[in-house]
Amino acid sequence: MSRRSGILEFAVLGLLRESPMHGYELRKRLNTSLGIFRAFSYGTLYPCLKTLVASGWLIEEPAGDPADTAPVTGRSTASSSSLTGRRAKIVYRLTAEGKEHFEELLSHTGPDAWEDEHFAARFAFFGQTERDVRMRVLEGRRSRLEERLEKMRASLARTRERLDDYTLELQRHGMESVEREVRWLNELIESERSGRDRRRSSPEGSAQQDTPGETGGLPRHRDNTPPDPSDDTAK
Amino acid sequence: MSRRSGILEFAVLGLLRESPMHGYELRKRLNTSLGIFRAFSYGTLYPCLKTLVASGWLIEEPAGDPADTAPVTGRSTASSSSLTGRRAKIVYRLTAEGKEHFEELLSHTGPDAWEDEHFAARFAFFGQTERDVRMRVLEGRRSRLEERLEKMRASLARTRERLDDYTLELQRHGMESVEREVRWLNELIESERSGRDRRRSSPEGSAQQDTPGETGGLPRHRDNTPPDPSDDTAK
DNA sequence: AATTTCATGTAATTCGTTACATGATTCC
DNA sequence: GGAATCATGTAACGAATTACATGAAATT
Repeated sequence: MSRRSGILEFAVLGLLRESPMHGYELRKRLNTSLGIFRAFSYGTLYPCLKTLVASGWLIEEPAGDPADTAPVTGRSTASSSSLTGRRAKIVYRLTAEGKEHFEELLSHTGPDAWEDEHFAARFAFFGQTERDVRMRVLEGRRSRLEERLEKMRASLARTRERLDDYTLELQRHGMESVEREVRWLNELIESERSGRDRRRSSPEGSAQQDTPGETGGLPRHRDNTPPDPSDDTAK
Repeated sequence: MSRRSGILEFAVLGLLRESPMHGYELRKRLNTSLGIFRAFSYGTLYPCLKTLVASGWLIEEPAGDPADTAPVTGRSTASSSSLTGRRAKIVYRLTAEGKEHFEELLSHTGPDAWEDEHFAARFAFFGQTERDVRMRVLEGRRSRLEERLEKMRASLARTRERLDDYTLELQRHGMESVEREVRWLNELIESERSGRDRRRSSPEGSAQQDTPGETGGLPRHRDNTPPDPSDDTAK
């Protein structure tokens, strides 16, 4: 019964904290906006939503009314009054308990939080995370990666002679990737240390752009934006 | 029943092709030597081995100390001298059919072969792969990644304004990782195209061509698979 | 003698997908 | 009016893990 996915649950709560949504949209956000998350299927998402409702963290609201979303062009559907109403587009909204629970998840840094996908999920909601927690997560992740590097180096030293060039190259590239992420984390940690606190954005996201003063905030990287209004998600 | 993991099966076959092993050691090789593979647990590995045996691709041989061929039920005397009784350490050996099957898997480039873990597994056995297949895999992987990049760019362009700095940074780092892998693939492809494989950080210059007749650029492929043991004790 | 490491397995559980159903709305 | 997309769900299956159980060999 309990489809407690951990990361899915966390991500859903986090997204709904920003604004209520229905399942279909939620899934798109999971796939595209958060970029990192692998595509969860409906078979995963909907049951998960149900358990979250059962836990009291979400409530379902019927929302057939297109008042909230853009009523694009004329030619409207005939009758607005719906006795046999439109099929309920269920919008999920975070309850107070849900909010509290999410808050708790945010501040809880278990040893799971350093793993690949877990870490990405945590990071994606850093905007709503306290600074000291952010620090713990970043440093935890870093030492997790350093452990991994240690093992890779040891293994490489042990087996170097017996492996063919391709296997060696694969390991080399893998190690370089990890090293690269460590450097990235170093930058982030440094940036957290020297920068001033980054706000916990309210659910109504006030996208206040930080001053490019360079004494705080995230490290600035080059920005490549091709104007490309392409169609969206994978299938 | 059919614990057909795909990548686990492939990796097991590939490792056993190099030399027979028992499960415990196999698992270690899976985790450390191949570096990339995530750690499969015994609960996954042993059942998998059984299905491979049932398929006729592997045979189990009792092994232990050289002289001893005692069956599993043996476990007698265990007395003084060098006559033994190790608990049946089951060594798995590739059958001729298994070899054939692995060969087939190697040359079969389905659209699965471009995915992350699948690709890593394929690459790990490039030493035993024909050059044109290597090319297909590398190029397939590259275009897979380029697709992914396209989507990320598009998604980023669409949502840039609404995302906070951390989410943006996460996406940026993710994209850079993908771009980096594309560059890596470009190098590899170039290297394949121009014949000999020469990459940095490989202490062995090691240009030795031991594949007769074809595909000039094969890195050293050591084939220490013993000749077919003509035994019909296979299950 | 006791502990660790090697070695093999099984049962229950977790996490997630595919394929299947259904229906409403919008685009052409 | 037909296709595509939006929208919600369920049942069956798949892949892999964890926890459990066992036992032999090497190390201390």
